[in-house]
Amino acid sequence: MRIGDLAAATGASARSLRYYEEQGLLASDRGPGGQRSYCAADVDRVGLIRSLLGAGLTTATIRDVLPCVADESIRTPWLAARLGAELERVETQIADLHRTRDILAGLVKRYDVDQR
Amino acid sequence: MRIGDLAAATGASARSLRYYEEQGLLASDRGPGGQRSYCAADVDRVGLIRSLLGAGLTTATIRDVLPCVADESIRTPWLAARLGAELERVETQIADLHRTRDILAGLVKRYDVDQR
DNA sequence: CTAAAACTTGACACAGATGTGAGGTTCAAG
DNA sequence: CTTGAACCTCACATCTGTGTCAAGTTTTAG
Repeated sequence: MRIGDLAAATGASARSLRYYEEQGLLASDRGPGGQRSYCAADVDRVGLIRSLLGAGLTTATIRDVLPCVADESIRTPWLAARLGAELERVETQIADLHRTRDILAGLVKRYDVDQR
Repeated sequence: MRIGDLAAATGASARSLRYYEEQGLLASDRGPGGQRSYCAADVDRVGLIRSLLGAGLTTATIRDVLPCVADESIRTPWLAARLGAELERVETQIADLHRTRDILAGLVKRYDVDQR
């Protein structure tokens, strides 16, 4: 699987995939000509990376957190704390978003009512 | 209420408050010496601005959406569509975050179990 | 073998909210 | 009146993921 295939399979641009590699989030084998080669599992990995990025984790954080998916032995107390902290951050963010959603929904609803 | 007071009351930096004003999100009276003066209601307004920013709305969008809180007559079909679009975006974001949260929570939980 | 498509590295650009510093003015307290 | 804190404007810096362009190499199809 070459970079273009992985890009097509995941929705990430080739540029982003190279960036993930540069940041240590994604590994690739190199063919004889130096071109990147990926395995099928990397599709899921990229999906996970994008999920976490979308949740506001930074590449540095993801780099710290991702290995424990692949290699269970890497999990240390430090990593557990890190995961916990990120989880808490995401939950706070969800709560904030719910509040914002209610604000927006209230506005939309009020508008609809006025239209009748 | 001067800018420092509003900053303290809202958690936003004075820099941010000036930026909000520059972007047309926040108004201020100016004293004789040119210094900004805010009313109590601005505390809530800044809170709302920060909520919306936190939800990923851009200042330009907030500028379009905010007036309908203050002035109900400004609500137009265009604005309704805008609000609806943002609402949808936020709901999608919430769904994505839930997925991510579950991923993180799963990792944390697995770690906890292993520790016992 | 050849041309086109896909890939490589490297560098620069952007967006958006905020930080930061300079240099100057105003306010509040002694 | 003086001094220090708070404020003013203006401008440049920062961070992070991604877009994009350039110049060159590899792969693939005909």
